[in-house]
Amino acid sequence: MSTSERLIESTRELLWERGYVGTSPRAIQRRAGAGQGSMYHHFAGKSDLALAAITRTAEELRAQAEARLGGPGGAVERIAAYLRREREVLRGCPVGRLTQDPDVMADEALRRPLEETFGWLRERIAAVLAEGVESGELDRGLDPAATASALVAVLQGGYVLARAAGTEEPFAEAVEGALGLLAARAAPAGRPGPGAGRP
Amino acid sequence: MSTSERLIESTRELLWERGYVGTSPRAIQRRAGAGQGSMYHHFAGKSDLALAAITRTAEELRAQAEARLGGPGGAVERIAAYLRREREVLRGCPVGRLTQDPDVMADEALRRPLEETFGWLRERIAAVLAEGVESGELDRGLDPAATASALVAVLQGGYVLARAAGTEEPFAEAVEGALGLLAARAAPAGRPGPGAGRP
DNA sequence: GTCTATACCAGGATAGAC
DNA sequence: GTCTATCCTGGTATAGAC
Repeated sequence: MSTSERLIESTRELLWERGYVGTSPRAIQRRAGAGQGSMYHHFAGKSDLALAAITRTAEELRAQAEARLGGPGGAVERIAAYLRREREVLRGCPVGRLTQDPDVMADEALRRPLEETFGWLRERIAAVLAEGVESGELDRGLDPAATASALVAVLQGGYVLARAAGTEEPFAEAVEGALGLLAARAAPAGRPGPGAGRP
Repeated sequence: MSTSERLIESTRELLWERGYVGTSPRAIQRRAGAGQGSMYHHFAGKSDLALAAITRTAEELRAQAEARLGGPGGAVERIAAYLRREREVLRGCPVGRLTQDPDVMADEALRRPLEETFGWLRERIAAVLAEGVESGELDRGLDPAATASALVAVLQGGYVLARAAGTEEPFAEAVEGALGLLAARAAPAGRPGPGAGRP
């Protein structure tokens, strides 16, 4: 792996573990096994490096979400697959956690990837829900956009509760609670399948 | 206000704005209008002061929650009142945000108030929901504990989404999405009121 | 109780040699 | 490309005078 690569990967790890304010150029260099001059040769400084790291992490999150949400199965099934997907819960969300960082929020360039990631995710889940309503799998009264935001929030908040508790349990419980509420909005079985809505 | 008081209040503000790693004793002193020696006279150091600040903030959160959850009205009504209560959304949750702080998580004494706060809150909401089920206001199939965790997670995650977006809108949307799902679990109207369950 | 002095190390970055 | 030297500021704390 190139030095530049190692610097980016080290930064990704440190941002996840300690956030932006908690991560120093020194620590990045040590972890990457790179010298001072090396880092400043490849990157303009801490924030430049952070931008590269955050962008990559955001892309990864998006790809992982799309793998489940764009997979096979009904709407509820795909959403459940995404919510229940294996996660390192106690480490928190590598994208969401940056939201708490004052220096990230203050830098337009660093905040933008966060905005785009969650904007995309909320819309993507809303689309899956809308599809479920359309096909008759879900109740017509369900609001796709609002429900999608609630589901994404459950994940992000689940991390918070888990870290506060020191165990993964609250995360799993919150996810199951949300899926329980969602399942109750499934339209009565044996009813209109795709394209079979009543006239 | 005494110097000690001002130090605690300044620390509360800074922890909320910048987190623990982002808050220096210097900054606290400046904001409190206190000198170096003054701070170390009243408190053993940064973490000692933070403990006082966090404890107070946690107590406040709890009192504010209890004011709504222990108020008048049905279960869903009280929960809606709590979720919709006026908040400074873009500032985030002063307790939840500390969950992202590596130095807080690493210090047992600092993490405990977070654990207790969210543990209490989840239980308190679960109790309200259980009451709703008991009285027939809510569907018997609803899991109070899981649903409560989901609702608390929606709040915590709502802050994350709002900060990422740079507007309060996603928070409000997530809350309404969650309340929409919950409302659909209300047992059919005109049915058993308190103590009037079927035999 | 509060102030100033002092200490020491880390943060973040630049300069110039190799 | 990478290394070392250097810079200046701030973080966190102690010591001792007032």
